[in-house]
Amino acid sequence: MRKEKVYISQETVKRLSLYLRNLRRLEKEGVRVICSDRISELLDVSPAQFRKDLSYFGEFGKRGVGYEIRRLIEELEDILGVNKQWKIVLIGVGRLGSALLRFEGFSKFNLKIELAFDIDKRKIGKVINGVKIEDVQRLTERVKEEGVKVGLISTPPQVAQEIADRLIEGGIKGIMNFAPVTLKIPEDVFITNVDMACELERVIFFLNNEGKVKTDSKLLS
Amino acid sequence: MRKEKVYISQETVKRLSLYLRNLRRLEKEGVRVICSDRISELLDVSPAQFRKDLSYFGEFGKRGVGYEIRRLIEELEDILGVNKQWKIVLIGVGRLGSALLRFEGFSKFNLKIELAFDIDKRKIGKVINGVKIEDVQRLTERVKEEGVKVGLISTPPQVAQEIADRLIEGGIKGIMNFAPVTLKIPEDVFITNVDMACELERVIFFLNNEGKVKTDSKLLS
DNA sequence: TTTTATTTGTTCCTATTTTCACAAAAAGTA
DNA sequence: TACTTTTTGTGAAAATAGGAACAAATAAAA
Ligand SMILES: NC(=O)c1ccc[n+]([C@@H]2O[C@H](COP(=O)([O-])OP(=O)(O)OC[C@H]3O[C@@H](n4cnc5c(N)ncnc54)[C@H](O)[C@@H]3O)[C@@H](O)[C@H]2O)c1
Ligand SMILES: NC(=O)c1ccc[n+]([C@@H]2O[C@H](COP(=O)([O-])OP(=O)(O)OC[C@H]3O[C@@H](n4cnc5c(N)ncnc54)[C@H](O)[C@@H]3O)[C@@H](O)[C@H]2O)c1
Repeated sequence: MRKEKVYISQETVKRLSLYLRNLRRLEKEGVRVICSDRISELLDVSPAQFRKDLSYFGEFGKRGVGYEIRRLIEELEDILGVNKQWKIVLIGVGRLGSALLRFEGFSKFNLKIELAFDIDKRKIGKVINGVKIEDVQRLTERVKEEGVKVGLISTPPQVAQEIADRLIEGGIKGIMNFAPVTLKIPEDVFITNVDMACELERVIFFLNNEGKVKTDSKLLS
Repeated sequence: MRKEKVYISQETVKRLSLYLRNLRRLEKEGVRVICSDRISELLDVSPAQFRKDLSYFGEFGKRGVGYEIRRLIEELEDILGVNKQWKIVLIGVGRLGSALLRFEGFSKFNLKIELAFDIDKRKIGKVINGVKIEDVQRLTERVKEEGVKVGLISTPPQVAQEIADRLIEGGIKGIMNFAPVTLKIPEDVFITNVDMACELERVIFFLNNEGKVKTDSKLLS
C-alpha cells in the first residue's frame, strides 16, 4: 500500500538506480524473476534493504516467489523518471566534458546530452557525437529556448559558479557538477557533486590507516 | 585529547578531503586563520560538524580564535595520508581514462598516475602526460614490480572484475572504479565506485518528483 | 485439501550520524 | 586583575538509517 507521506533518502535513490541497472542486465541474460536474496548476492545491499527501498513506492513482489523483472524495471523507470525524455546540457567540452559527450551509458536510457557549450573559439562549431558545440555566451538564452532542465558542469572550477548561476537563470533545476568547488544554489535546484579528488583521497585515507581499519567503512584510530 | 578507539565514518573522510581543498584555497587567498562558522558558510557543512570531524583526530583549534590554516592543512594532509607519495595505476586509457591521465587535479598533490594499461595495440606504447601506456597483459606483474597500491579502473564494465582481480593479485589495496558494475573484492581491499549514471539518475529523480520534494535531500511521496 | 517451502512487506529495535548546547579556554578591554 | 567576547571541544539528545524477525501471502508437494 502506498504511504501517505514518506521521506526518501538520497542513499535509497542511489540504490534504486543501482537496482535498475542490474535488473536490466539480468533481463538481458534471460532471467525473468528474482528474489531479494539473489539481488543481495549480486549487489552489496542486504535483502531487507532492497525490499524496504521498494516498499516506499509500492508492492512490486509476490510472496513466496520474488519480483518479476520486467515489471520491476518498469516501476523503477517510472519512479526515477527515466522513462521520460530529459534534455541535458553540458558546459565545458574539455577532456572530461568530451568523454561525457561521447559516453553512451547516459544516452542509452533517455538521458541524452543535447546541448554543449564552451568558451574556446576553436571548439565552438565542432560536432561531437551529433552535438554541435555552441558559444557559452548564449548559454542562458539557449537553455531557456530549448527548455533544458538538467546541466552538467565540466568547466574549470574558477568559472563553475558563474556557469551555475546562468544555468539556473535559464531554468535549470538539476545540476551534476564535476568541478571541485562548492556551488551556491537556491533551495529548489538539486545538485550532485561528482568529486573524484575526494574519492581518491578517501582511498588514500584507507591505505594510510591500514591495520587500524576495522570494517569496509570504518576506521579505528 | 586523542581518543582510544574511534570509528571514522566515510562521510567524515569525504568532508576532511573537502576541508583540505578549501583550506588550501583560502591559504592561497592569503587567509591565515579561520573559524568553523566561516567554513560553514563556504562549504555546505554545519560548524558543529566541522569541529566534530576534526575532534576525532585531535585538537587543532584555539578557543576564542579559530584554526590556524597552515597548521590545519598539515594535520589534514597527515590524517588523509596525502603528504606521502602514492603510486597510482590506471587501467583503460579510453575517453574517460585519458581525461584522468591528463588531469592535474590529482598529480598536484602527491597523487600521480604512474602506470597506465590498455588492451588496444594502437594505444600501447603511446605516452600521455609522461606516462607510457603498457600492455594490460603484464598488469599484475608490473603492479607487483612497482609496488603500486592504488588502482583506477576505467575499462568497459565487462572486463572490470577481471582487472580488479589482477590488480588485487598484484597487491593493490585501494580501487577507484568508474565502470558501472559492483565488483567483488576481499575485505582488506578498499573500493569506491564513481557511478556517474547513478548520480545523473538521482538528479532526474529529483526533477521527476518536483513539488513533492521536501528538503535538499529528502523527498515526499 | 492440508501441509510445507518460500519470500515478501513491515514493524520494531539497534546502530550510526548529526545537531544542540554549554563549559572551558583564549584574548582583548577596562 | 576582573570582566566581556569569542569560539572551541564534547557529552547528551535528536534524527536517520539499517537490520532482524516475523506474520501474511503464495506456490508447490503430499
Ligand atoms: N579531467 C579529469 O579527469 C577530471 C577529474 C576530476 C575533476 N575534473 C574537473 O572537471 C572539470 C573539467 O576538467 P577537464 O580536465 O576536462 O578540463 P579541461 O581544461 O580539459 O576542460 C575545461 C573546458 O572548459 C572550457 N571552459 C573554460 N571556461 C569556460 C567558460 N567560462 N564557459 C564554458 N566553457 C569554459 C575550456 O575551454 C575547456 O574546453 C574541472 O573542473 C576539473 O577539475 C576533471
Ligand atoms: N566516458 C564517460 O564519460 C564515462 C562516464 C561514466 C562512466 N564511464 C565508464 O568508464 C569506463 C570507461 O569509459 P570510456 O568512455 O572511457 O570507454 P572507452 O571505450 O573510451 O575506453 C575503454 C578503454 O578500455 C580499454 N580496454 C578494454 N578492455 C580492456 C582490458 N581488458 N584491459 C585493459 N584495457 C581495456 C579499451 O581499449 C579502451 O581504451 C566504462 O566502464 C564506462 O561505463 C565512462
